[in-house]
Amino acid sequence: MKNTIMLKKNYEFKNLFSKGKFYYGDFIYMYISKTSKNYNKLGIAISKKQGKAVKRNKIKRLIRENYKNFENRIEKGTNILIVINKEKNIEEITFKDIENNFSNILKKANVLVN
RNA sequence: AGAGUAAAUUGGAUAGUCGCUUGUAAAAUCUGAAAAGGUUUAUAAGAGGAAAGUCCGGGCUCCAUAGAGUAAGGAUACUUGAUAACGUCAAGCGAGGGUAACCUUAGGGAAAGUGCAACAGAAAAUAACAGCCUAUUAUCUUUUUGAUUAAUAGGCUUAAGGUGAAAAGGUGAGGUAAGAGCUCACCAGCGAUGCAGUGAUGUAUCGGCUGUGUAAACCCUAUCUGGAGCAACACCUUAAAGAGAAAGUAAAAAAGUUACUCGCUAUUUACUUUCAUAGUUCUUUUUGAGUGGCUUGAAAUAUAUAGCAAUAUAUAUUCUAGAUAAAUGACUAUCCACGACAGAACCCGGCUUAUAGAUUUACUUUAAAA
RNA sequence: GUGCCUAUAGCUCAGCAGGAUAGAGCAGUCGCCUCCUAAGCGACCGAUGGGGGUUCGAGUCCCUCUAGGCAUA
Repeated sequence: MKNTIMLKKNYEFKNLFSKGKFYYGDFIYMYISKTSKNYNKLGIAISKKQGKAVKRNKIKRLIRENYKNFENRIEKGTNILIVINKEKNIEEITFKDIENNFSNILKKANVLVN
């Protein structure tokens, strides 16, 4: 298992927001785009208004943990940007909610490999 | 047992599987000339009492200054002490609150000066208006005494003016033509002297008899104060863009200056424009990438000594996060009080704000019993 | 992360060396005008971000919290 590669630069985020395809679940929104590169990238965005630092950190951890489980099954060269639904209360989100959302969205997007 | 006050400690635990960050080690392996780096394995460590707010103080770095000071601006303000420093802390003083344990307190100066005090009220501070008393004159009544009103002269000022947050020390008694600290008693305030205390201050005696409030209004006095901040700053690399200089190649013509104008000749210098404004070297600026800064420190723990305490000194032991879209999570099982507020970002000392509960120590008060 | 600024009716703004019962425009409600609506005229409604302090008195002065916004590689 390699480490997860994160999206870092501001322009990468902007590219995904403008050019990526948009999918939505109950708790998570996703922007997905494909590149010709050998590896996948992950980005997470939570606004400051949704909670203080502890809560936001916890959501990031949950998402990263989920991503690890799915990473092998995702096609190479996809960039994923995850945004949290602003209307939901952060404290109510659990690990399993995110897991369900993840699998549903990835199936819709046809990114999974058998 | 109830109610309460102060101080301190703690801030879920255990086991298993998978996973994250950093350090160390070297068995293996890959890249490389090497240095070094990557992968894997083993092992050690891995968020807080507030990490938060950014309200103060310092270290550190750069800029400015030969060095020091003054002014302006800003901050602080009872006393003594602690500290690297502070607007912090400790012990006290004064004032206020509480039955009490105890708590709160930006608390210098208003007789250095200026300003302000709306509305109401005669007046918001030398005073005036209004008023009280005495004498004389005039008028009325009357035998006179006397009474009333008006004018003039003199005495008086909180007694009457009931408005205001505040009315010129307060309450009571005496005193007077009328009044007034004019006098007396008690209370409050001011000053001087003695005593106690390092001091703030307390207390006793005496004195004169007070001169409103506001300085978190300007101001005065005393003390402190250069500015910016780790996205500071340093190093390195080369990718992009810009500027300048030098040397060299090539070409062209014009203008200006040497008092002024015109013409000619010669010399020198500088500037501008154009042509292919192309390439080379050097310097420099901005942007981008990377590394350092980065954790051994006014450090922590224990003991002893000094001190009421804050704190200081000595000895011994320990090394205890260092990330960079940012490391502590997920699942399973057991237990209980069923887990509050909340996530390091250069580092320390405080303050302020948020916080489920649990534990310990000292003390006050109420009720009952002995 | 660091350094700063702002907060007044539903919206946009006034207001200050402390004296207020806090004002203006648009919006809203009611009435008049009109056959009806708009426009016009008249009246009404409605606010100092929260909590302390100084002061006789605070929108204004001081402290603290909250919520917005700006600059900076």
